[in-house]
Amino acid sequence: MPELPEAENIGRALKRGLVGRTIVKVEVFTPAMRTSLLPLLSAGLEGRRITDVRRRGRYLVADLDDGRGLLMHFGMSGVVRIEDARVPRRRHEHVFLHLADGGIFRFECTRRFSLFEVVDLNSPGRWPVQLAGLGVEPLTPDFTADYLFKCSRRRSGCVKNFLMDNAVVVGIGNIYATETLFASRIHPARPAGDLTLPECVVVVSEARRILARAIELGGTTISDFQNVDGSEGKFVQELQIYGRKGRPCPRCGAVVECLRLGGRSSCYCPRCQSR
DNA sequence: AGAGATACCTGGGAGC
DNA sequence: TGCTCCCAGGTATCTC
Repeated sequence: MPELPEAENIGRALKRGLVGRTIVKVEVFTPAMRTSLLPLLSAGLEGRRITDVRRRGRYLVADLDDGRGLLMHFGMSGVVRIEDARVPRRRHEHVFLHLADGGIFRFECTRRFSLFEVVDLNSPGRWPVQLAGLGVEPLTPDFTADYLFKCSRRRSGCVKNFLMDNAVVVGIGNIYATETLFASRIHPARPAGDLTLPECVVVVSEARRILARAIELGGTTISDFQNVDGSEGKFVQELQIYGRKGRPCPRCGAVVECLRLGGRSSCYCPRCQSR
């Protein structure tokens, strides 16, 4: 389930594997995922060279040499691979971009929540309009305690959903929001507007530490996620609280509880995460 | 405006 | 064994 660390790892691998290569043929096997895939067929991608791969939140953009880009989002089960043409198509592979030297860039998504489309970028380095409205990147200096504190004022919704709000800060999904709040000793159901500035200092610092460590370990694999080389994310071994309902808290030994917030399960320690 | 609910989708697991 | 139901989850869209 790609959140920021997973998207970052995929992006780095695609940058190594795709930049400089030229698309020679496009195949689409499924009409639509989140949006229709059919425009890829008539977009004139043949002959276009990939000049860069960039990440913004959970999105990746592969820049093309004509001012357009391929916008990708992995939903919760998106996987990309660059493989030899002899490997047979897997059941949920929806798009093949054949490359000039014989490889194929393949886009797979079991649950079809992914996005893969051609977008206009106008000038190099710009982000497509589809990404306007995204909040700050959590690993840049823009993500400060002051910023988080200001954004959270007069917000009555719970702090966990607030951290997962992409208009505030991008790339933090259920796993990393859960882990960040455990590390910060903050109860996930607390109203965001109740956070103090010192608590925001802790949240920012823990979110950064956890995301950076997860990137280092190749992300978190729960069920579907794999990196471009097929490897699994090893941060799963360092998860402290996510998915540990009914087991002892690794910090104090109390039984981990789980509640539903915004329709998502949220594990927390009832003893060391204060309300 | 913000927040909650719902739909989208498939596979895996639980329960009967 | 086979059926039904629920759950996982990012995002868009709807409603209140």
